[in-house]
Amino acid sequence: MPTHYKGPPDHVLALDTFIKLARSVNAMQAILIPGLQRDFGLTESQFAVLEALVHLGALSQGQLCQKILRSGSNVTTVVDNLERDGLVTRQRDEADRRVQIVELTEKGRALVDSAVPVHVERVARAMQVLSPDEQRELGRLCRKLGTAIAL
Amino acid sequence: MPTHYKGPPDHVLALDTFIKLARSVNAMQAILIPGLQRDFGLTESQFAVLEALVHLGALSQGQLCQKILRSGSNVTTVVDNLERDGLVTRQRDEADRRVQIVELTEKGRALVDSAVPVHVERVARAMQVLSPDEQRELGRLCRKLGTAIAL
DNA sequence: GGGATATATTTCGACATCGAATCATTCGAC
DNA sequence: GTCGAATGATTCGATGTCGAAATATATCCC
Repeated sequence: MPTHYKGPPDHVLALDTFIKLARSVNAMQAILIPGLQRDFGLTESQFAVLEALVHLGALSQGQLCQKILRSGSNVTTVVDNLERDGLVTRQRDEADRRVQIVELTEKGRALVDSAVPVHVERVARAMQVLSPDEQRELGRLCRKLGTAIAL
Repeated sequence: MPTHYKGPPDHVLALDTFIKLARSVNAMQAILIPGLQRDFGLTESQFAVLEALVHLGALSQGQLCQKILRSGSNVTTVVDNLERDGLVTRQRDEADRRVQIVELTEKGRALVDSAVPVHVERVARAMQVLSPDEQRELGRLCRKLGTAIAL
């Protein structure tokens, strides 16, 4: 029994479900995040930024905020570290000089290109404990939950 | 389509499912964590420690590590801040003087007792977008995933 | 066109988080 | 009984994370 909480049955069920949900993500990340760090020297946030840049091309920091769901001040910090490590560059947008455009370097692109397949492989291996149908059902329920909350 | 990744269909499905899973937890926490901070001045980790102490009584820091799934050095930091705020006390275990026993103060107990029902209410409200059967199915899938990974 | 307002980013202070190194204490082997 | 290994906690340095305040630039309204 994950939950010790005493209360209405629907509250107990909701809490119990949420705890299992959070733990499953924790367990996945406990494998994935140290893997990125160990094999590629990347934190989760750094990887998220690089991956967004691969898929979408150069982005402003504001657009990166939207993509990785973090605060503006956080994106500044993460991009600082990526820039220091030579994985991205910053360029002032000439059209709007408030904006910083973040772009992958060759080194950054090469690193993320090598990291993505390994990372996806690990995700797939962990997910294999669920059948494809179970994965689809899990995805459906999570999507329903996630999108309904964002109101 | 959450996933842009090109690869074997089972990898795409796994990645897609994992993204939805992680996003749903993110969305929940985006409501719950600022709520704890705003209404009770507690971070997520502080709340987790206090809750463990309510359910299980006084614990050593090592036992707290197990419960909240964080590193030892992190528990030291979180307990430092709880102690500074007068919510817990530390006592050396007389039987094994390496061990620090962490115990709720009256103030700490009162705070967590007031916070838990509000927190659970928020969890239940967010979870309500899923029927009880859907919640049970989500819990089952997450449990299967989470326990299988922890190998 | 100049001043008020809005937006993008940075800075700052606080907390979380980890791993590695360190310290104190206990335990085990001899 | 003592020395070395193991264990619990702390310290340290790096990174992430937030919100609030500051800064720079752009835009809007008159």
